[in-house]
Amino acid sequence: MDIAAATPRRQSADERREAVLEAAFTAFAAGGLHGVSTDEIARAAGISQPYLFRLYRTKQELFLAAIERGFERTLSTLQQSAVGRHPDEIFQAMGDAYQTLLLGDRRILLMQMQSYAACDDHDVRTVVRRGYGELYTYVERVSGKSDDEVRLFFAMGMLMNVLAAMDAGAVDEGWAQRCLAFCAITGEPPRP
Amino acid sequence: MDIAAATPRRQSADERREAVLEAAFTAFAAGGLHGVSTDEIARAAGISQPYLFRLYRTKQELFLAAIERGFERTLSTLQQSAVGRHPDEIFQAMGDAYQTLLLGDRRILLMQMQSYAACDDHDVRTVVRRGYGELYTYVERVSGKSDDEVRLFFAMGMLMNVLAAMDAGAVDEGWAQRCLAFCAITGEPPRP
DNA sequence: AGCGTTTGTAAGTGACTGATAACTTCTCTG
DNA sequence: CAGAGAAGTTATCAGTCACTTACAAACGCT
Repeated sequence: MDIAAATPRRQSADERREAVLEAAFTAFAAGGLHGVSTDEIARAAGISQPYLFRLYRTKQELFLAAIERGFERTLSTLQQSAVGRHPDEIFQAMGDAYQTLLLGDRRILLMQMQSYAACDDHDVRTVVRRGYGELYTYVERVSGKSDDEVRLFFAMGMLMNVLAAMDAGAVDEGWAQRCLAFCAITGEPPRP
Repeated sequence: MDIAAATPRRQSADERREAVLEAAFTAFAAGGLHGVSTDEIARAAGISQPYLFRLYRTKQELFLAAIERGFERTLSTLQQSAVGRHPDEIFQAMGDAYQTLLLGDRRILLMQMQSYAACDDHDVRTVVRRGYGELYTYVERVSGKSDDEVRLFFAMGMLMNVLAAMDAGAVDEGWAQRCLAFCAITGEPPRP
């Protein structure tokens, strides 16, 4: 293996696609579909703007891929937190894992918000429904909890999203502290 | 009173401002700050696009006003549902009222989603924090419920927002029906 | 009637946008 | 090594955007 091979001048289209998707995920999470230009995304991914359009046919297509990426990350986090757990612990473990995820990567919840906000678009709505449905049925199946409890789990998740979006942990008022008291979202992730 | 006075050729700036804000509320709810042009908003409000910029200095300023309008509408709905109620009923009444509001005017929840999604911007975050704080402290005060119960109230509200955004009522799958079972969001508003 | 204030618009500007066409350069294989 | 196919770019375009300038028309008041 020579030096040139260690830093190849050219990457495969799949590698570039992944780089573009990752850059798009960051950008779209902050600005939404219309708040970011394809030029910014391409630059962040280290390619020219026109080449982005060979990897993704349209900006919308890339946005949809970013939404799916967000759901995948969330689902995969829940799955990892559940492996090897006793059924009674799974629910708590998934909750903690989701909280840790939100604290570790703000893009996750911001991308979720962008997804929901863009639900006026038909294609977005389709992807969001599928992604949310997968999350929901997974939690139902693996937790074995009642309908009420699963619903509560997701309700708390949505509340955490909103509070994290407005960075409620940085709000020095009583209501914010009381609302956040149920989790350690103000500071460190939970210790098991 | 003559005919001309019934349809005056000119309106006061305040009347126009209100018309613009209402049009902006509809437009921003669907498309977000960057998903709608000032020209579309001005047209919908029945004025020329340049005149919009005399009524609101920037597009962002108009967007912030629309966010506040959303919180005002929600707060006022909760307030109206609480008047004359026995303390024990208030919580239920507010929940029903919020649900009815969501079903009656999709813009409310879409605008909320746009607000949260735009929280990457400092000014937006400031307005959102204040608006949410007012809602939260109002519910705390008037309901007299425990921290846990108030938190649960808002968590359920956020879940309803998300489900309404993706129009989960139209999803013909088990998970959606189970998640929606707790409320009549699939159909008519609740009957007391 | 006269005049200052307010309401309103037509025209325009420079910057930016998503997307395309045409072209070059690298790399792998027979 | 030839050349086909993949990776990647430069140049460009037609349209859109937020926002400004300059001007016109209606109104209210004395």
